Amino acid sequence: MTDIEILKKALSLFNEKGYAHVGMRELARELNISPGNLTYYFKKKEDVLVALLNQFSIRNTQTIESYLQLEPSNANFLRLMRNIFENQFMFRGVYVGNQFFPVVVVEKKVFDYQSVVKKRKAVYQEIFSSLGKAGHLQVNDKDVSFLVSFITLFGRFWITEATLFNKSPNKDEVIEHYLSLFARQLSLFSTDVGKASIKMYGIKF
Amino acid sequence: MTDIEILKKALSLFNEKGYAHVGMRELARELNISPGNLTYYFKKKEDVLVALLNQFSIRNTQTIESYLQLEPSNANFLRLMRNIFENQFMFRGVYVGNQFFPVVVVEKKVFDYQSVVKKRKAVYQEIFSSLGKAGHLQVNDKDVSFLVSFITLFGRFWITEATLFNKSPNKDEVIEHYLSLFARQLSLFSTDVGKASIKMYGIKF
DNA sequence: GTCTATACAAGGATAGAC
DNA sequence: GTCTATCCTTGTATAGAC
Repeated sequence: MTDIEILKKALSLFNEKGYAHVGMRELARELNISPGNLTYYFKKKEDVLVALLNQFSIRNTQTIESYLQLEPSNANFLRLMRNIFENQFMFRGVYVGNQFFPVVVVEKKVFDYQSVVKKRKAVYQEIFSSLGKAGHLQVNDKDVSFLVSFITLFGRFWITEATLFNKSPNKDEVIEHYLSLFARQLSLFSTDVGKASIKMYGIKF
Repeated sequence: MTDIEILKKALSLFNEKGYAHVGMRELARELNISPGNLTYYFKKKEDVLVALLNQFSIRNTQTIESYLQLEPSNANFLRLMRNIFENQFMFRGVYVGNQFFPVVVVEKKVFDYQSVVKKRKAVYQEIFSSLGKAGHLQVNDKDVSFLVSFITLFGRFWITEATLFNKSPNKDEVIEHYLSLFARQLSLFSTDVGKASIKMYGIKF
């Protein structure tokens, strides 16, 4: 038995039933090991959660960094958002409805949610500014700050809304839906070049 | 002991510590009654939640209905949103992070979340259309649909974001912050009359 | 009708044998 | 590294006093 196998099975169960509705005994049973053995790998259920959150966070960081290598354009930016949305969908079981993890985890300093949010906000601010300089967006400082606030909330909770409304949402459908909402918001601040770039990416809204 | 007293104390504790972190024994202790006596009034913890959700839903319905008596204007609409935001803040303990309540409760048909959302969406659609007819917004059908999607997600999760980021947010501060974000979004679709109305309401963004 | 005491089940967590 | 046994907390149900 390895940590990886356990996390894989755990994420699968969390996605299916929700974090709160999967017990350590059930997880152990699904892995054909004893509950005691499971706690040899992960002392607490919360440790499983934190490990998955770290996987998720690493994926997102990589996704963003590979975007930053590209030319800033609305099309590339929408590609980035789609990749991030796919990550979120993949980890929805640990992402949705865990109102407690930032609290618990922050207190124990395992996963500092507030500082993660601050870093992400700084990155998005840079991204929107660059899109402005590249002539894809027409934005002043206040617009950028607004777009950052928008993407922070929207990008954090679209999957929660989708899961609230439909326990087992269809991946491509929901991503298409929320990405098109995002594209429309982006178009409100886009130049003609930026609008053409959105059109080129090929999303309907 | 009355239901009202119990719900009041329960909401206070939920707001302070979060629904999941308040036990029935703790609630009983705070009320100076025995745990068994508490279950005389509310058989299950979930029943407490549903009762509070109903209180919350009734308040929101009343708030919206009193808005619908007024002249449609951006200023009145922002007033409505502030009132709704205040309701949400008041009930944040049952509202934030209960990813499960729509599922559990829908299955038992006590509180049909999906149909509540559908009704609210229809109401918002009507409100935005009226603001268009009143000359405060410049919107076509797609814009209205977009604004409805926006307000559904934004209006549902701003308080969750605020609570995630700060366990005990300052009421006036967070409401001001999120209302100003909303006002900015509204202004993107506003006519000059509509912009003047937002300005008259006196929110900075 | 109102309340207390108590028991039970489920789940997280731990100790220690092998 | 894996297991069994056990503890503790918490939601829940019930018997019965007044």
